[in-house]
Amino acid sequence: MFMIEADIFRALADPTRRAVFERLASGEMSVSALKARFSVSQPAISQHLAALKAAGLVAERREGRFSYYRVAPEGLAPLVDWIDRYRAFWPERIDRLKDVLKGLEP
Amino acid sequence: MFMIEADIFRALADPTRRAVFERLASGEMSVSALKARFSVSQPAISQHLAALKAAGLVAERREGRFSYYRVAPEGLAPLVDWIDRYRAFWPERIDRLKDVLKGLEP
DNA sequence: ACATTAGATAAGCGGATGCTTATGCGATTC
DNA sequence: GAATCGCATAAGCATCCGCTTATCTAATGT
Repeated sequence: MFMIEADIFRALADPTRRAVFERLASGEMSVSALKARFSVSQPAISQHLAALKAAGLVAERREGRFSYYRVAPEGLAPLVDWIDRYRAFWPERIDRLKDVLKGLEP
Repeated sequence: MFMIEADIFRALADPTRRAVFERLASGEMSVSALKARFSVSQPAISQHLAALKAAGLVAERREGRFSYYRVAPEGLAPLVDWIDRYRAFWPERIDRLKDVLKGLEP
């Protein structure tokens, strides 16, 4: 199960697709609701969603003829893991992140 | 200087280029030394390095006719920032990372 | 001075990719 | 049950991308 991060990097490399993901972060959304936010066709949206879903970055929920998509944040875990492998290289950076995290439980 | 993460995502999306970056993480390397590790031509390596450099992920040091490349880990900061924007969505995940970080100072 | 070596750049090619329009399919609505 | 709606899929197309070979520059070696 190596190279899972490959699909994630590829999925997030496209600006529109990344924007779709970011949009979903603000809340679950139907395809048509998403389409209204972007200047691409509905099939384009569906294709981006399929790519994000295949990468494990979004999840789908069908309700009648509607499909609601939401971010699957755990799909970003391999990305975090990948970056984590290089944390030894930028100590001051990880310190800043550490501070942020520790702020969650003062 | 918006959309910096765009270049980073794109740079890391290609498997070979990501492998080059990972290889450099093990230490500074000349182009020819890198080339010996991969089954692509020298121009391909140079092109990957140029892309990584443009994304701020590697740095170059010229010495005579040699060019030594090394990872520029601070170049990953925008990526960390980007992911950080979504940490609220996967609390159990951030907890795990938090544990890792706290393990650094037990 | 000439040849060689390290690396970057140019040009071109084939395959991948993101978009479009057209169509198919199931669920609603009338 | 016919029309419509929401969405997915198919097919085609233009562009992008990563690769190659060829060439160029600069530095070193003989």
